[in-house]
Amino acid sequence: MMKQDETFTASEHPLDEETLFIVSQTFKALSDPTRIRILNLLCVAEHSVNELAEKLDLGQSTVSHQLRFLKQLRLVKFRRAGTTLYYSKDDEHVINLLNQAIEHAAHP
Amino acid sequence: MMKQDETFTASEHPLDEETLFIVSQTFKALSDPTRIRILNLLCVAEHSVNELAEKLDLGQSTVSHQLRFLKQLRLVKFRRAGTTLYYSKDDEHVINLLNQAIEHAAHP
DNA sequence: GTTATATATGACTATATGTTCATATATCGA
DNA sequence: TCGATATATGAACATATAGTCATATATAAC
Repeated sequence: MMKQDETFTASEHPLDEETLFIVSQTFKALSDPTRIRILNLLCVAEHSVNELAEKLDLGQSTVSHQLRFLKQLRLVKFRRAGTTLYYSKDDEHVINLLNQAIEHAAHP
Repeated sequence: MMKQDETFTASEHPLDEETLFIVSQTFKALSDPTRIRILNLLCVAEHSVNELAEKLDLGQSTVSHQLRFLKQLRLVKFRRAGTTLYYSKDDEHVINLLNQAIEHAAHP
């Protein structure tokens, strides 16, 4: 099954505004050290806000703000258990981009 | 040939400062619409500064500043031909990350 | 040398961003 | 209802960032 224009690279077509926005937003999410560290932990297992704050030595408010950022982009989701919210990854593709970059940076 | 810890994901190890810095810088480079559009053109063929400025409807200074940014991260290189500088991509891996994100955003 | 063209650079400005502090909200148990 | 705990939120601040303008540099042709 081959779509007609599959032989073209994406770059031969000008990027439409919406694609450009989505792509830049995605990379922006991955451009901050704090968010990278959060996603890196959520990559392995779900964590509560406090667990993330403790493991990463960050303020509770800092973690919460960044989680809201990541949640808006649907990169993370959460489930509630009493007063505790357990966050986990919600976008395999973006996590994949992150891990590729980490692998490449760590083993150049 | 299998390294001893290849069964672990990168995330089970805390990210060292240097890796974190490199990864965040890499994604920061890809987080700006103007830089994305520049890289997207250089992905296909080399372009002079003015060619980029005209094709993307940007100021010459804007393009030059962003190219300096990308050059510092070794994402682009250039060759001189008289007074004209032809820029081209210089990091297949990062271009690859960009194209993956574009593909995913354009064909969700 | 002078002029023209291509690009780079520095200062400036407006905006975006990340963190902190204080406070609000929500859930649970007594 | 009243704490106690977990998380969210808004304001404020300091810093980072992208673009613009003016100007500097560099190469080439004459």
